[in-house]
Amino acid sequence: MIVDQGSARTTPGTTPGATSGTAPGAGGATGLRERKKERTREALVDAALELFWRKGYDATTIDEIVAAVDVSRRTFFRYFPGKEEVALARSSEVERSLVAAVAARPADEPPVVTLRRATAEVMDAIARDPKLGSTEAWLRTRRLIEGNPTLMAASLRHAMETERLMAAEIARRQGVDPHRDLRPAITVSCFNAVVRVAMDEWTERGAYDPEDLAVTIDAAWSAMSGLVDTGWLGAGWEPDSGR
Amino acid sequence: MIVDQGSARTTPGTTPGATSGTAPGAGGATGLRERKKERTREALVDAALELFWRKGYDATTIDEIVAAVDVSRRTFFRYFPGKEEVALARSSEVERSLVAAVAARPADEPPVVTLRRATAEVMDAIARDPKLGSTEAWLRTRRLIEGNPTLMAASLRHAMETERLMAAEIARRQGVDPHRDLRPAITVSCFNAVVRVAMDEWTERGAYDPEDLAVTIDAAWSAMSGLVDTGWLGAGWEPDSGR
DNA sequence: CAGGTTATGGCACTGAGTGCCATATGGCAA
DNA sequence: TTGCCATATGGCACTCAGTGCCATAACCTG
Repeated sequence: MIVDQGSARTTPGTTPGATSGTAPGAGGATGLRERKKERTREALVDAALELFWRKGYDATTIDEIVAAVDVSRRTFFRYFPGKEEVALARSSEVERSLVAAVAARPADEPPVVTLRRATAEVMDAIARDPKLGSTEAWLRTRRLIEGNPTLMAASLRHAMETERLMAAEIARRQGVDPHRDLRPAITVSCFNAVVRVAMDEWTERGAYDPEDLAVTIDAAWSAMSGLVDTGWLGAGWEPDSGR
Repeated sequence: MIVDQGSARTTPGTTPGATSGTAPGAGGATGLRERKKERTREALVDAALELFWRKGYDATTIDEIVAAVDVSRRTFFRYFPGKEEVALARSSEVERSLVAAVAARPADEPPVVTLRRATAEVMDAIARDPKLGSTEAWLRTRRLIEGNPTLMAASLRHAMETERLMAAEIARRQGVDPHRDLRPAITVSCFNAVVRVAMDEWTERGAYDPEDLAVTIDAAWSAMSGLVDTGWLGAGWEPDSGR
């Protein structure tokens, strides 16, 4: 077992050892053993992403990934249930942050305000917190995911899972039974649908400016509200009235 | 090569030969060779679904599927790109119908009306047209998909693809550039998000009545509009005011 | 019935993912 | 420090999905 004990052999940038970011986050893990595991995990993700970006997802084998980190093939599968998960690791972390951000907002806040603020907070965190990776890394990962059907599918499933959690949280705050009242699920699903549309367009456009993304999302959301206001009818559909 | 030349060995119901349904649809395929291929394909789907329902998706191997139809393993992969696709074959057909239904609606109809009507039409077709399978088969397939992460992921990706097509169609009718104007994508995504929420609840509830599904979808959509009307704020969130 | 086209079958191979057991390593108590 | 237990790792061997390649069978055309 080598796993790069602090030397600079894994990936340029993002030294695995420096887990001491700003937010205490969820990790904590003060055990000695725990930290080692955390480092291995990070090294695997770094190596995998590096290879995916360079050679493409399909062309990269797990053997190559574990070779880069000097870990056995078997060990890889003890850290990740599959090849997809290592590619989506960063994404998953963002999603966890999102759920946490929603839960952390004041409980008396209206649902949609909560969703918008939480989303903005997390996007901000991505741009600042080096632990989540820069906005550039985020964009590259998005492209990687969107360019591969398998990853795209897995990503959508994760998003669905996240939506469930967020809906549950919204339901809890509103004092509503999520199985009998569909409003939390509807609100969250629609909100995320809009965010996804905005993000797709943003990714495609490639203007990787976090500020621009926030603007795009807000614009998309306004467009959506506007559409509903007109009863989703013909009115308001003149070619250049929106966006 | 056996593939059940018209005898009753594949699956009770849905006689493969009778392609003469109501709608001329897309198939047509009058060649002799073509019909044979169509039959093999259908036989594969039938056998696969039968096995999936009985033993579960993961526990079913492709070898078992091809053995049931008496076709070589290699041939299977000439009909379907993978194991997932055969499980989602019926679903895909429904999605194609949906896109077709949207395109077939009068062009001067407001977008959301088009979406609602098209959806209702297709759900109706599922309930009536034996070629698409009964509502019961549809429900069983939904359960199969939702019960398996891999299938769920693939299903969501397909849904996304369908959304793209529908958005493109809506944009075309509205005389709008879908790359510059996000409204078509937003409308379609939100609509489908609501439908998905309603359908999830319907599937979970297990009251497999197509009428009930239509009602659930309408209710969900109304709830959504209602939420927007209140500005998605606290008002209108009293526990029992909706659904 | 001859000729080309196309579908099929039969390998052999790669790569993902898993179960099992032996072994190494970190943590902990005496 | 030493010894012990828990756990992390490595190393098979195996199943199964998916693909490339080529020979052969089925079809269809003239």
